[in-house]
Amino acid sequence: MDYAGRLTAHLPMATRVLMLKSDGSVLIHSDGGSYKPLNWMSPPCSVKEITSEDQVEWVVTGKNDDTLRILIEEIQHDSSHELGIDPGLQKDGVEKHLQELLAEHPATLSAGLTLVRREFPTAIGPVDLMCRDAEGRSVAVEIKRRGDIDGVEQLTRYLDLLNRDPLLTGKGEVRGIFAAQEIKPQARVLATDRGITCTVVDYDALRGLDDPTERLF
Amino acid sequence: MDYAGRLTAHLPMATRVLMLKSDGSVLIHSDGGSYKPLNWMSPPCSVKEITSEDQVEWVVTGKNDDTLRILIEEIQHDSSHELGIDPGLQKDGVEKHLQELLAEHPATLSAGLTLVRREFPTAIGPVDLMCRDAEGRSVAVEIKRRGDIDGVEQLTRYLDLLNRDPLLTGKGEVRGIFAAQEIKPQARVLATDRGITCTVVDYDALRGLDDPTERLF
DNA sequence: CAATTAATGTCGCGC
DNA sequence: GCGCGACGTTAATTG
Repeated sequence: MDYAGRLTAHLPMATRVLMLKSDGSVLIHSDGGSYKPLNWMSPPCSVKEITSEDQVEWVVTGKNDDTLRILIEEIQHDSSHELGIDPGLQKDGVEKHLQELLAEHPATLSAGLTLVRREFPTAIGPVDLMCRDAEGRSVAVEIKRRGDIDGVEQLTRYLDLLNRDPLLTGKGEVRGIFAAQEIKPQARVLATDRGITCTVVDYDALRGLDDPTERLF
Repeated sequence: MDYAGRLTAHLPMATRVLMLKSDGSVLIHSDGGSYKPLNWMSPPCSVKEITSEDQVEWVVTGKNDDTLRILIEEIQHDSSHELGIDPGLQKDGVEKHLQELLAEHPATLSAGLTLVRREFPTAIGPVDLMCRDAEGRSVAVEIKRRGDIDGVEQLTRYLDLLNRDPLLTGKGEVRGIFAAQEIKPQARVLATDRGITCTVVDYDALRGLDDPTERLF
């Protein structure tokens, strides 16, 4: 196989699995690795088959002059199937859902915390949750599935900006809470250094706070 | 199919392609989309088959209690093949290669520029290229395939550090060059604001500077 | 349509 | 083995 597009790549002749989808896209899998093929062509693209004496060649052309040439010396097995339209995947549990759950139960982050609004708008982007604590101080919450340094930097930028707003700082400086299902040690150190509270969120426990009869799974 | 791990996901019953690799990993593909399966389990993992009256169930267990349950109502086709060890993919044209080419031809970045060394070590990581200009000033080059804000931040951190080293600043402040095949507008604004020069690199032209007889493709 | 951001990212290198 | 950054990232969301 030879690929030319964003990069140039070559695969020596070997036994592999070729998958050809109905949109013309092609996947070349080896027996291992992960779900990522060794090489591929994404749709939209078209496949042209060139048959010569003792071999078959596929020339796959994608957008932007991407080309994939596959030489087939031997076919161990060939099978074709009609799959029909796929109903699609239902996902649950990413950052958005975590945000919804925490918006419903802000007190799990810190006792006495109440929600002011979700996606609180600022000039440099929305703050995930804007809350108020028992003393009336504003609290900005940044939610991540995985808490690493980038998230702390992001929250810090928000806090810098928010603390210039007299409407928010009336009862004292705006506090920050960094909430994630997992917080990396480096992120925790940086956050602590900046006076930001780190909270590890237990997703299953949060879901348990909702009415179980409303859950699909 | 039901998946429970980092997130929870469900796939309704439909006709799909299941691929089972020798390391136990499982891929569930629909007839379209891209190379990414609808769902999967990455190695290391193990598959257990449970056969009942009128259906087959696969229970795939991965690391961290990830589980994938697949109910199979009907098998339209089943085929197994030994692929053997794969020779692997040969790549060409990513950042590493771009760095090699620019290291050979630093003057294409800025007239009179000469290379001091590649991967110049600092306490916070290596600078892609450390150069010197015609006036003897040090020039730090950060190379990206796609230039966005992160890259400018990275180069800024390097420059802050390098400018504290008297050995480098003897002939004046260390300059920065941000080189990429494509530079995002935001990145260009930020770089300019910080006195960093932006250079769009023409990969094909750079390759042309090398002896064509040395090229494999 | 371009730009921004999350991802069950995956992959590879260096410490 | 962990941490960090690139990736033909891909994919979803938003302006």
